[in-house]
Amino acid sequence: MTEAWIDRFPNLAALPAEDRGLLTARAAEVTLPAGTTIFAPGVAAESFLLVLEGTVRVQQVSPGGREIVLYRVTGGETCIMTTACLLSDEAYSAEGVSETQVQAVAIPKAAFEEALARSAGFRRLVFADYSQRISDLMHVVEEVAFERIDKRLAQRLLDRAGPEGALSATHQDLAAELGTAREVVGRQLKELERRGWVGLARGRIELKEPHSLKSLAEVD
Amino acid sequence: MTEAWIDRFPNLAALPAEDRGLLTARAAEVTLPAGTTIFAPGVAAESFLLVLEGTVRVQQVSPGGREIVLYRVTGGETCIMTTACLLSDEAYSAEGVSETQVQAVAIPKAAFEEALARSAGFRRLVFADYSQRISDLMHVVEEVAFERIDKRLAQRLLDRAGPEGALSATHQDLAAELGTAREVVGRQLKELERRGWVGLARGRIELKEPHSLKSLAEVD
DNA sequence: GGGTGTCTGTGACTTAGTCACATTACCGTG
DNA sequence: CACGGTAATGTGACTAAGTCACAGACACCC
Repeated sequence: MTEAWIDRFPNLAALPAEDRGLLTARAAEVTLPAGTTIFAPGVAAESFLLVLEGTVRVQQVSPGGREIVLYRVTGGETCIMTTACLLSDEAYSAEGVSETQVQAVAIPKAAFEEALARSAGFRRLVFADYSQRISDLMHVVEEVAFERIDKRLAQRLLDRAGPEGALSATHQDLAAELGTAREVVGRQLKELERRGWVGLARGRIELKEPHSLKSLAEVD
Repeated sequence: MTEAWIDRFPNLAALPAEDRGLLTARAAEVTLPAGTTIFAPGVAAESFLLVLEGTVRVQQVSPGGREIVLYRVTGGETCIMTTACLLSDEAYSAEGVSETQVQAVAIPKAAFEEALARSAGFRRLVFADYSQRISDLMHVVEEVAFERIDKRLAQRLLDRAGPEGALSATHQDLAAELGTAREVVGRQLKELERRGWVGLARGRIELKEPHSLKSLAEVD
């Protein structure tokens, strides 16, 4: 087992060699293909998971089949859903899916608890992640409860567009991001197209006037 | 300082005497009157807070003046918002208000971190609380994004009614619970009254047919 | 009993979500 | 390259929820 991964986490790289050894000795590097369901209701996690490369989408699915994205875990972050399962017996209703190929490090429960006991840096890492996720969730609540759908859509388009100013996503994909219905996204996009702010093609959206979208996303 | 409070937390009461001493020696018992703002955006917390008696309402306030209740902290629980402020530098947009008189124990940051390092039981307590709150927040997201307002209102009426089957709350109060507008609550209540399920008076709601409300709250 | 603030009621309107389809683009296979 | 099949998108009619601008109604305190 190489120790290279530990250097990506400033909080961990700075640990005493002994603590670093504890983590690296018992961690297993894993690679997951895109589209893997990493956790889901009813499936208990047995390892602490730390993402190195790629992104994991964490979403909630309603009985009626609608979905909403809660947050994404990217390189350098830990997956607190699995952590939470490890540390208490909360049964979550969210699921995690890899959006890209994901490289991660899995630390078995016993090693995780030991590291938590011995290393202040490791505790900081874990707590910082919990805090980040709580912040993310509160942001979702705020958006869903108080913001208009056109504003939220504009924001997502900007967030998810690549450097060339376009994104590949179906209306259904975007509806699942926002927790709304496909038809609603379709109509909103059509309105944006009518204004000339976006170009629409099957499965692809081109942002033609990013500023206009940005100012829509930022209205009070 | 009496040590009586520590016995309310099974995870803590079972600790070695040394660790118990660490907590009790440096903790301060505080009493807050109802209606106190315990934390708010821009006000950094400087102590870890553990509620003994009473309830703290944690809510989010929108720029437009609308509110939504995220969760409540009751006896035996810790306030993770202050914890999170202590452990990382996340600036939250939520605020906490005591709904009743609240008795709590405040543990200074240094003692908190020491306890976290030394006591597995204390870590369990803190993590269990984080997990509980994440679960609460996900539940709020689910409700706001996917559930009908009549169902959510019925559920709140049942949750907040006293043993005599009534509650004191204005339409505005209930709207702030649910993150909706007063008029919406008013119209929904009117419809429930028309069906004979509730009785309405100024600032007070009597539940006349709790089963009917319950079945409304439980529809799929 | 009059005044004042809070609480509640109401109608007209906009926005969002639902439902039931119709249409269109893409992709492989024959 | 025509043919189907599937996934993606379009559409209209409807219901639900939220907004706005008020108008009353009640409670309480001089």
